[in-house]
Amino acid sequence: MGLDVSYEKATNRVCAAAVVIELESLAVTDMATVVGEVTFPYVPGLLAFREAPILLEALQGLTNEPEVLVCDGYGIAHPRRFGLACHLGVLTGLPSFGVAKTSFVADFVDPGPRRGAGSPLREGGETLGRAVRTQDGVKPVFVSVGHRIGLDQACDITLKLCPRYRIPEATRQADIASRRMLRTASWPGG
DNA sequence: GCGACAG
DNA sequence: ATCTTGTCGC
Repeated sequence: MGLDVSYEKATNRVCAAAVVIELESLAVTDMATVVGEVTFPYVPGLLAFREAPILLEALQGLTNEPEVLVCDGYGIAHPRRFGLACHLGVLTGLPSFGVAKTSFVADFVDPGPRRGAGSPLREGGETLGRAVRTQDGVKPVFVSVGHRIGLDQACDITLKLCPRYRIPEATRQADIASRRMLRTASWPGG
């Protein structure tokens, strides 16, 4: 399942979406959104304090508990080795990992140019995750484990969720859902 | 001190 | 994150 948050700067409102995707068919089987207000500023390294609370609220709205959380951001590839995906995993007890669009804590050599290629995300002597090419010729995404899951499996799931786009279908659908909800929520009478 | 900096 | 049209490419 994928989680994402969208913001509306003008109104200080925020919308979190939780979308459950069936891994085999990539069909959306459940979804929940929550609209709220910004309560914490964006500070690199402290994203969880800004997004985790409302994301947990969105998770409460689901009919069934998902099997694994795909988060928009880092797991352990984080300055303190505890990014958003770690917070959400521990707080829910569910397996989780993060898929970020950029990297700022680790070094990596560019993976091969084709879909499926990957290279370790490292800092010092430790491997914190993997840069994964999810589509031919597009920039890689940065996968790191959050809770109760291994890096190989996290990357496996990531690739299965990317048959066509760079961003995993789970977080991509959550992004679409949260944006749409923010729009319709500001529409007169909704 | 300087630059970089998930979303 | 968000502000934003057309445009290049498969």
